Amino acid sequence: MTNKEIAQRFAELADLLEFKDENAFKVRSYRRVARVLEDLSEDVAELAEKGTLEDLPGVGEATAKKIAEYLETGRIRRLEEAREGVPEGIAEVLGIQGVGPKKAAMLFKELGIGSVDELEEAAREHRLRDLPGMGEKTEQNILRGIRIARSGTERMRLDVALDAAAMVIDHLEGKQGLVSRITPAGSLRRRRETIGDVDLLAVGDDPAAIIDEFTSGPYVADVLLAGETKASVVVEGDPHPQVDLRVVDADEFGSALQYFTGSQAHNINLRGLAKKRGMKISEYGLFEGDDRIASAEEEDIYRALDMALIPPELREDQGEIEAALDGSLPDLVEPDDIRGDFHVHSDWSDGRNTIEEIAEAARERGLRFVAITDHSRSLTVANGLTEERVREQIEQIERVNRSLSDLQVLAGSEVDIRSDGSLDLPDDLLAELDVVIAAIHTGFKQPRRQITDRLVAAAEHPHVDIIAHPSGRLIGRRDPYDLDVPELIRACARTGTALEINANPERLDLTDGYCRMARAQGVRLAIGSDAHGVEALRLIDLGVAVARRGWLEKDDVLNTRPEPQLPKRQAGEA
DNA sequence: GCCGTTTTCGGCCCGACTGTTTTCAGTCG
Repeated sequence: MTNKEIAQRFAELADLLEFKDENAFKVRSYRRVARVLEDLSEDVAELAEKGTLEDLPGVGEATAKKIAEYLETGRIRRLEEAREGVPEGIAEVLGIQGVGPKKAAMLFKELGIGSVDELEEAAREHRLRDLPGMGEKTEQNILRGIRIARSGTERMRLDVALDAAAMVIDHLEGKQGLVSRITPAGSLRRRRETIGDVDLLAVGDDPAAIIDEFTSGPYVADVLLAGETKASVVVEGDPHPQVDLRVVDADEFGSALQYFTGSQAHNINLRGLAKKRGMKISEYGLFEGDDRIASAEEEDIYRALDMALIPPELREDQGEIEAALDGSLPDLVEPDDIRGDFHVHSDWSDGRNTIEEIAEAARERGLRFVAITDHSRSLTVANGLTEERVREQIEQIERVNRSLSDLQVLAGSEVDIRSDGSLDLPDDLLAELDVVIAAIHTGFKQPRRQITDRLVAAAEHPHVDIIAHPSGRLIGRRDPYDLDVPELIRACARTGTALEINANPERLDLTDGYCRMARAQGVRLAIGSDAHGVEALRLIDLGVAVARRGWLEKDDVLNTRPEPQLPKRQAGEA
């Protein structure tokens, strides 16, 4: 958790200095450090110990010193100085749409406003409109910003965003000749684990007609704005996804897509690179002087900068531009590479389908193997299997396999790791199974040392092939366990245990950053749909998206083999 | 505060929109 703690300190420092109108580039520099630390998949304390902090992008001598200071003393003096004379609620105020550092500073100086409550009161009493540069509209906008902030504009899950996008795209593509191209952009295209709003980009001869059709579709719950080339609607659903559509000219599609895909940090880096070469990038193209030298296709932009097209999932300013420049971008795993699913529940525990139905659905999806991994006995709420029932299930799976030629059903278990670190089924039975995935379902609140030991013990167990949903988080509902993930990754590297990428959109666990860390240590990843019904088998693509965001190649992902080649079992057989 | 195949000093992405202005500052993505 230290990485995040320090990231928060630097983000706060950036806010404070911005509020105090210090050098904007210094502010940006702190903000970059915060983001780098936030996304960092290595333990910052370890880097400090090794003396390699300054190897991190955006971290120089001054920042490294501040990080070391925090690690030693739990404080950063510069931050404490910056807090002086600033009201505590200022971060909240800065979070209101339409209020930036300049306005916040003036509001505090002129009216003593240091919290959102005070801001709201002042706006209601029309005390803002008399300030320089502010008027009635500004007052209304600020009140609206406060309403939006209070309504908790929660981000939506990836699957919800994908469904909303598909619905709109289907509708517009269904109208003959209306759109010649339409595609998701933004964080959805980058496949972030949660999405703020869905961005779509379209090309067509009649932009007004596209906007018109878009804003009058059957899915529309509310139209937020509708201009000539841009519109925003709220779509039916829970939560209500917001969908933004922009229509651009065909010859600017590539540069527009590049721009609207982001991330902002990626674009800043890329534009800086172009600038150094005497070029300029905007959403209208890549320019050299007044000459537009690339714009129609995204690939043209990257090629003109001497690099390969960077896959959207990598565009987070995590070294992808540097990798593209020296030709070392990973050859990312793709959905079509997937040959098997390591994590499926049947009606023997809490799943909805029979083993036969799962086998049939997996075959239809073109898989070569599917693992039935029902819960074990102590998970009674999920009708966990006793030893006896596991043995019966193994026999049943053998019978099913005899009737199949092009698909292998694996007898498995999602065995519970008990609170003392022991497993919920006896070793001799685990040895009989084709695949054992181990997971924690109780004792989430245990202290860091205990929960880490539990998972490390499972990784060290000779019959455990995969650790399932390693962090235990449920997006938007439950924080991850207080687990030392790097230590678990080291244990997996040592023992040849794979880590799961659980593709359930509420989990997406292991997370992308840790996938990258696991890969660096030679740990293999196993994607599991965790399907409790055959319709959920398709969600494995979300696991592939996480893998791609984690820079994983085909070889890093066990699902890409036509046979389930589990490292531990391979070592045992050799 | 960071950073360097034009720089160890002098830069640091780019454009649109809004609301307030009468030429532009602030905010946003």
